[in-house]
Amino acid sequence: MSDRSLRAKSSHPPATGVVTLDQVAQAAGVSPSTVSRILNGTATVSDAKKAAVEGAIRKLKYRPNPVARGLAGGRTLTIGVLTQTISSPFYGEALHGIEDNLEPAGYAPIFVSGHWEEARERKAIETLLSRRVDGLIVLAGRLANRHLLAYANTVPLVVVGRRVEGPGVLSLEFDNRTGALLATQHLIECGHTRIAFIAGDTAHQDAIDRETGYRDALAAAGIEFDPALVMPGDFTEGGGLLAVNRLLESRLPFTAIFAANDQTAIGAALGLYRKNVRVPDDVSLVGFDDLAPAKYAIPPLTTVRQSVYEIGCQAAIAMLDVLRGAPPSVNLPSPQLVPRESTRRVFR
Amino acid sequence: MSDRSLRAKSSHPPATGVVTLDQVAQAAGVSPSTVSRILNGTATVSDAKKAAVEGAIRKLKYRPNPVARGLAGGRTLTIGVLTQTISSPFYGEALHGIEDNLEPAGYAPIFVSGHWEEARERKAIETLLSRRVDGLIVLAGRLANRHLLAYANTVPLVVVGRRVEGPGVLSLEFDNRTGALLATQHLIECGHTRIAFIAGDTAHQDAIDRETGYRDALAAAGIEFDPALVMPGDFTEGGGLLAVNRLLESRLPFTAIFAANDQTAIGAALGLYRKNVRVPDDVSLVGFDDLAPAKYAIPPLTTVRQSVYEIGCQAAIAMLDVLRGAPPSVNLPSPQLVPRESTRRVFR
DNA sequence: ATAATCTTGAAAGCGCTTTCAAGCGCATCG
DNA sequence: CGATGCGCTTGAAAGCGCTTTCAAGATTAT
Repeated sequence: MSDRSLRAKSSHPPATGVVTLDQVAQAAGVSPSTVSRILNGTATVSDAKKAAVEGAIRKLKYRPNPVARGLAGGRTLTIGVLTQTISSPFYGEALHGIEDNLEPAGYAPIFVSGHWEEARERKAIETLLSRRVDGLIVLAGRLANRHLLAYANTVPLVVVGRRVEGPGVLSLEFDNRTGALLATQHLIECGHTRIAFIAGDTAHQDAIDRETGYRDALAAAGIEFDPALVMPGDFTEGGGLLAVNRLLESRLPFTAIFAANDQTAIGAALGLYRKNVRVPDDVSLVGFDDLAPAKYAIPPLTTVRQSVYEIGCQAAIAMLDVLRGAPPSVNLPSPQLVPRESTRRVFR
Repeated sequence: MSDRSLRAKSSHPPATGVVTLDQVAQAAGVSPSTVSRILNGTATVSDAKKAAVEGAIRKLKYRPNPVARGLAGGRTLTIGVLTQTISSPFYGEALHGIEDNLEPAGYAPIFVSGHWEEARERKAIETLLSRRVDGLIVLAGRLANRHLLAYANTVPLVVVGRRVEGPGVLSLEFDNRTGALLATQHLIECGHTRIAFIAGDTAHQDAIDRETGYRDALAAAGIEFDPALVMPGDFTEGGGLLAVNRLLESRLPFTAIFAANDQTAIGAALGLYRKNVRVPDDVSLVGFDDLAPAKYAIPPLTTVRQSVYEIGCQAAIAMLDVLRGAPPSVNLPSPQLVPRESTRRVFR
């Protein structure tokens, strides 16, 4: 780190891009304004100058400085993304989708985590806003809708995984009910009638919707809903493990389990394994989300896929549309059953 | 999105912070320079003015605009992080650690993915640099050292998971050899002598070091190294699955497998399960990394833990040290064996 | 009283966008 | 046919919010 100091000196060559818009203008024999106009397509410029400028840009390898742009124009080419737990596989996929779509458009995402705490989410958004992000993508969270709406007044907002309605907000929801319906139907088609459900954290609408799908499927098949077969869970493996233990201890008969998400299902699988209950021989098991580990679970987990990656893509695309002033086109994939080896037809 | 347009108008109230440094200065009855000095601790200021300014800041809820700071001072309070696959659980943890430590210091990370392609890594770093990040954290990758060193000339650089030596670079390495040694020793202590190894992608130094640890442990125990027991892999579940199939087909006797990482081990576990080979009854299995899924694998996977989260923390802390001009203190946790249920003593 | 040291404000940018108005070519009109 | 006007391209200049010289005034030391 020794020679770092000498960098601060020598006012001219900026640390990085070195080349500035002014230099491009000079090289092309036009005014800075013209270069800016070409860069932004803000006004028509004669073909001759346009060519000259573009040539100069290429020759000098000029790259506009987003920081300066941000200050001057108010646009930073930065999208703030509020995620809850950056390391969770679930959010990871969404972030991946967001990044993949923002990057080619010249936007960079900046991520902050809210950790499912309203206060931290608020603070995180403030940080993002103070950095003058051009748009905000919020992945779920606990922040009250009215706050979200207030932010939407300041900056385009795309909310993922929650329903928020209002001017300036676009929300992309997962179709949790349908997904859960699919999962439960699959079990029913396999001949199961005693189907347990391990719920998610009921503080999340997702959890509630998934339970609704489960109940709707039962109802549609004329299977009586047994509240004793519904175990609380919290969307984690530990929760799944616990729930399955309780289920087993209850001695209630059941031949299948639908878990509110893959993590829960994986925890449940471990619980069953510990008690020597075989999947799928003794009990069929279905998860939800189709996260990476599901595919290599033992046995590979039947689950419902609603590509989180894809949703991330859609969120980014919608954001770009909005920023471009175009009507956002949202095209959510519908949930699909992914049959694997954790479910099978009943024989009894 | 209808009423978005009206925002662009009304030049005065900036979209966000609203309050500017000038306003604070005015409210406190001092010059902007003074406020700036207090904010940055750039010079001594009389207590009276300091108090006045701090009061004004609180009253007005002033939050400095990082964009403007970036332009004027060259500091953006932003750290660029080059990761390879943002959605991978491995990197996810590191990012989490980075974020957790940067945030309280007022820095925000901005992430880009290199996808293990030199060209994309280069482009990603250029993007980061053009955004005038104050520092760069690079997580592994394929970018040649000399390029990395060149970047280190421009901006403080912390490299994680690779050895890069030179001025302005700090590299944090995993102790892969020791970790692998631990894993293999554990197997040997359990009485195994026919221990297969499923390698990682040998384009990564990590993979090579882990194999070295494996061989060193065998040698130390006086067990002859059998190259036929080493199967190529690629750090993915699919690779582990394939490798185990080949191993089984080879009909070579073995009673344990050490996989180059958890993902490989989990793939291997599935392969064994498919062939009705029981873990740990027939074959003991050890992974490496102790990623979240290892704990809930069936059976829970014995593995080597070298907290990636912790490494992320260390990288961020080191970066902050460097930025602060302090000598970076790196304090890497040493790898530890995490015994779980996928290994057991041999009985034969 | 004079020099040396501090505190403080004025002013000049950082690199870019965006009015504002000038300059130009052309069509229209008396 | 020359004057009037319109629309278009273009450059000058004023910031965006902040940092940082520079130098002047206020203090303290000698």
